[in-house]
Amino acid sequence: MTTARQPRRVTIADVAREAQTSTASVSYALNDRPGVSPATRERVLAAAARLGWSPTSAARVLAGGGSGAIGLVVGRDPRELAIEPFYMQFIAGVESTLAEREMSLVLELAPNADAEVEAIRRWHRSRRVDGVLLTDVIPNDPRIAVAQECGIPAVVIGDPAAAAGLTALWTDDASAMEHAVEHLAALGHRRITRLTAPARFAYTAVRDAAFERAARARGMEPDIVRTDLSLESGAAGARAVLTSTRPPTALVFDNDVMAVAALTATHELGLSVPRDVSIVAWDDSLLCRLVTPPVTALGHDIVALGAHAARRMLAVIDGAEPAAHQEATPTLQIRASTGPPPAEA
Amino acid sequence: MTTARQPRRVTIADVAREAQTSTASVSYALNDRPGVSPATRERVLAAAARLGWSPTSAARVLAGGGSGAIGLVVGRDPRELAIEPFYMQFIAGVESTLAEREMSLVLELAPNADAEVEAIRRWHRSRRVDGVLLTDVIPNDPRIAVAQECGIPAVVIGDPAAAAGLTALWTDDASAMEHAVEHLAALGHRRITRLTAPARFAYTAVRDAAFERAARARGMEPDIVRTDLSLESGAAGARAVLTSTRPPTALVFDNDVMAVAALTATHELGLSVPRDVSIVAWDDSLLCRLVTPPVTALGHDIVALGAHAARRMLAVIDGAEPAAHQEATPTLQIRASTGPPPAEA
DNA sequence: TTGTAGGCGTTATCAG
DNA sequence: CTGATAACGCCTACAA
Repeated sequence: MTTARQPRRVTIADVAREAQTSTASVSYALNDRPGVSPATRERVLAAAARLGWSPTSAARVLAGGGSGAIGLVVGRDPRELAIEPFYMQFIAGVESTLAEREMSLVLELAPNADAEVEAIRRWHRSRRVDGVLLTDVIPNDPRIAVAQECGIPAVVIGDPAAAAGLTALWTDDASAMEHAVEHLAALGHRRITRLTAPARFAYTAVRDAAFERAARARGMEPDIVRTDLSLESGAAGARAVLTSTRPPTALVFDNDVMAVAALTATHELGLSVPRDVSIVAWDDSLLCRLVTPPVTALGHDIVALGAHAARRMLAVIDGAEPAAHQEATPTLQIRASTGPPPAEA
Repeated sequence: MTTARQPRRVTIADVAREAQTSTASVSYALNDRPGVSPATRERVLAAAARLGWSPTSAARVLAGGGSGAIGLVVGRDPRELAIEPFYMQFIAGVESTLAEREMSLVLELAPNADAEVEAIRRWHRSRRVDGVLLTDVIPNDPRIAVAQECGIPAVVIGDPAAAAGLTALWTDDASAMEHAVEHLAALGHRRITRLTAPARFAYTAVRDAAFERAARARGMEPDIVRTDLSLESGAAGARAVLTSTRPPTALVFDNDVMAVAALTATHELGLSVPRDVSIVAWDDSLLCRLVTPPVTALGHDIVALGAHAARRMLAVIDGAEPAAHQEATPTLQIRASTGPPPAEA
């Protein structure tokens, strides 16, 4: 095989020559800016099309323009990430917005908090991205401090309280939790256990508080068990509480993977869902609909969330003032995994 | 809130001044190249660290270096992508390799083939990426032609026959299919239906041929049904064949989502798995282990595949000769969804 | 071994 | 409105 012929790249100088004008006019014409006569603009556009010119993003960046990319650092273990439906959906949404503007998404996985911060800092210094999306926010998140410190446009997906004044997209998790508890209470449940994400995530505290409030308001004693969101910890948590001396009649999980894993664990204990125990998941995904019985879940449109986040990101890059924007509250998708509790023993 | 102070960026000129030397020496020292005395190198490194310098990738690109990024165009609908476990796993693997070299992954979703090709062309012209990863390859894939035409380093995930001489990573789908059929035949199945990916994907033909060969070799009449890999088409396909006059006793799917969807559809028909019908999935994922009964699947490590692909990509960028590399053959994870067929009616 | 200077492709400034 | 020309930050001959 012969070495691929590498045609010299087309530059605006070539276009200028072809259009019989200067590079400055070409630049103006190509970027739709005033200062060029319609005739020249026409010639330039035609020449550019004829030559198949497209901008070298690196040169643009160097000359002070934007990089045409936004960054997302994901602070999760690769293997864990692979089974987490959230990110793929979120990314898909982000991309759908970005595609409209021919922008790209730069992704980086960081094994730990230091690496996340370092990635942001590096991106900023290297001007690889015009802004960053911050997910899985924790209170006093170092990434937020870094983003502010270096002044890079940022959008936080999470509680505005943790966003320290940056633009934030949040969902009313408290109301959503209230709905879930209300649903179970209405079915007659009196003992509900919540199996949660790690305490370090900002949303965990929000949901905890809402869960406790909702439970107490109905005369129940709230019970909370921490997990790490993994398949295994969901199943283990479910087994532990269900084999205790006074097991709950309903379990509310902080994601879908754990809820579905618990479903299987429950079956293995010889219990039936929802006859012996009801199950509610957070993050409605395909998983919840595929299993038997399908799982009642607090669903919100994560693809839309990603799309909105990207849109806000573009606005911030364009100079929009920071603000908190509320997303739609997750709604309870009631399915067969929730039903009346067993008659009291 | 005050506008974030934007400290002027640190350049190699600053480092040079700080280290009392020239920018050339700084460049050499920073890039680990010969031509600098150990003492100078030391001073430069220290100065760079002190000043918090990091390279502006744009300048590097412009000066002829690489962009430090590789690209992945995904030609799937965003919503569809969100439920497809494959990509997230693959991306996770790619990232794990890239992270070692502080490289990033640029992702772009393309709604159609033209957009895919355009993205590659644009990436090349704008020098945004040093190479591209090509998945979901089809015969005579236009992306492959474009990659060759513009000479951008590329790695094809798929059949070398379709890679037209580019570096390719392939798995022996034919052997894998043989294993699956053998497993079912050994259990006593005589009527197996294969529910496949769209015919346009290159691997569909490979698996079709292997399936037909394996079935005929055992005196069975192969039956093939096309789907679009979606949840719905998997369920619909299963319903259709199972309610036919002479239903198969085993179904072999081209992905996990369909297999699991079929499981539910089967239950809804009042049939039991594996008593009435056995189910085998391709692409073993969490899904297969979470459902009841767990699904027998042809599993391969997609995270590892991604990691290998990235490694090959880096090699190609570094000038490695194109070659085809075989990945591990998917192995059959035998679970409860496969068992002996029902006694002949 | 070191430093100087020119180029990479764009944008922006400032004379004509 | 147009056309030189200077940044932008880095790399790399080439000269000292």
